[in-house]
Amino acid sequence: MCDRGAELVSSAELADGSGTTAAQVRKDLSNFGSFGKRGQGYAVEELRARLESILGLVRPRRVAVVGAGKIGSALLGYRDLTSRGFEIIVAFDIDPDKVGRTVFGVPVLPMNELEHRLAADGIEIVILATPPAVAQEVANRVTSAGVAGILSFAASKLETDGSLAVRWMDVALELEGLSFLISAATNGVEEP
Amino acid sequence: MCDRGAELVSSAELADGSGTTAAQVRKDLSNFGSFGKRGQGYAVEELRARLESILGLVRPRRVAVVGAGKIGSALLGYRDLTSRGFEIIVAFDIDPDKVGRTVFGVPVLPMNELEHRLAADGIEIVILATPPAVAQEVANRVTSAGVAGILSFAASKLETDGSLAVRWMDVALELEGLSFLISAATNGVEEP
DNA sequence: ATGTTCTTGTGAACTCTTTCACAAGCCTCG
DNA sequence: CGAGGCTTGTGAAAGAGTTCACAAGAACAT
Ligand SMILES: NC(=O)c1ccc[n+]([C@@H]2O[C@H](COP(=O)([O-])OP(=O)(O)OC[C@H]3O[C@@H](n4cnc5c(N)ncnc54)[C@H](O)[C@@H]3O)[C@@H](O)[C@H]2O)c1
Ligand SMILES: NC(=O)c1ccc[n+]([C@@H]2O[C@H](COP(=O)([O-])OP(=O)(O)OC[C@H]3O[C@@H](n4cnc5c(N)ncnc54)[C@H](O)[C@@H]3O)[C@@H](O)[C@H]2O)c1
Repeated sequence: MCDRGAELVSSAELADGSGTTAAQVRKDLSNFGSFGKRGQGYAVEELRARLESILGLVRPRRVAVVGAGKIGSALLGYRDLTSRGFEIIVAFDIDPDKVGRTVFGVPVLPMNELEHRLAADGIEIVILATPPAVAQEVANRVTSAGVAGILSFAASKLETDGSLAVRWMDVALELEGLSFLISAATNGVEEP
Repeated sequence: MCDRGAELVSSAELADGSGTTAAQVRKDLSNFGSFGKRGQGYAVEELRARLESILGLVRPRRVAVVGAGKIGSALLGYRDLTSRGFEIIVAFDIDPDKVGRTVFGVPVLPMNELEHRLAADGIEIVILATPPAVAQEVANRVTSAGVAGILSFAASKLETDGSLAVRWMDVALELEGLSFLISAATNGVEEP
């Protein structure tokens, strides 16, 4: 909307564009203050700035990827992250064939430099893209290196202290969700 | 648990392993019938079978990937999907350099064969991994081909009729969530 | 048999989220 | 300047989802 030069946007328009309702948009935003203009809507540029600050993206977040395999490499080439406020600074891998290369402009470093470089580069978020079997071990090292958040692609439970935020992305789980919806829409539940 | 040969599992154990509470597990399962054994727990093998049938995964679901780029190719090599009940049968791309090849054992076909092959191969779910700009167009074609669900990696709104289920996976959105949690844990919201 | 120990299944209570509905405020136009 | 048209912000109502707490049953030892 900023790019299109729109000045104002109503809660109804925002709701439309994001699959929710106008009341929901207003209620949600009101949790962070009241910065709309009655009779007008929200000033687009101000709203953008507010959301940026609510999300903690006033400065770009510094991100590292651990595991430069299939999914890890794909992420290293995911250009859109920059425009959403994230910079992938560095990647790590244990495979000697991968270490030392540069993938989509991002250097792949060996695991023995992990803690040192996470700290030196001021990494705030680690994207975990190793096999599930080693995810816990990597998470431990990342935690002790003082990183603030982990986004894990490994579908394994991670035991962490409360000192960092953890989220998962699980493709199979989403497919299961789709499968459930599809079943519900057609057969209903099929007896086992 | 089946592999480990466990016979029975309690709601408390299930809760433990999945980050929820025992009461929640029981309430959720009770929505689909009552198949636990009082005093004992749930029979592991029966529970597996029930969940499989609830999720509609008694038979593997047939999946196609559209867009064999960075993320699309990674998915074609995602072996764990098979064990979770999904078979990636085929991929499609518009780039002549990609069409005709086989990526991780999956053939990449040209877009002009899309509708025909989706139908011929009995594809139920399409994973959308094209640039966002063409996602809507592809979604339209996929819809009219009678596919039942779409999992989109493109962070663009898709307009679809109610005939299919749609889900999104948005890496940047998850990172934004992490960033918010991190901010909340440290500064609080920073003024814009 | 009976008592003990366990764990499910589930109403009822509680908490959290969403929707409703309208006063308050801003802008434009006559 | 006041009326009319919009849209926000927000209490209150309605609706969902979660947790509590306990009766009902199952196994097993005595
Ligand atoms: N491929 C996909 O599309 C996909 C999709 C979703 C999730 N996942 C998950 O993401 C993870 C990675 O999957 P992938 O398909 O990219 O696998 P992959 O084998 O291609 O990549 C894994 C990478 O991790 C590296 N690695 C192994 N042990 C390591 C260690 N101890 N420390 C650091 N690096 C180590 C390997 O050298 C390899 O480069 C898995 O947990 C997988 O389940 C994959
Ligand atoms: N790279 C990542 O890690 C990543 C992560 C999450 C989401 N995404 C999203 O996934 C999508 C793909 O990203 P990518 O990084 O793989 O890009 P990419 O450019 O590597 O791949 C896109 C592929 O789509 C093909 N394509 C283009 N137009 C097409 C059309 N009309 N029909 C069929 N195929 C077409 C291209 O030939 C290319 O192979 C984008 O929407 C991106 O935002 C990417």
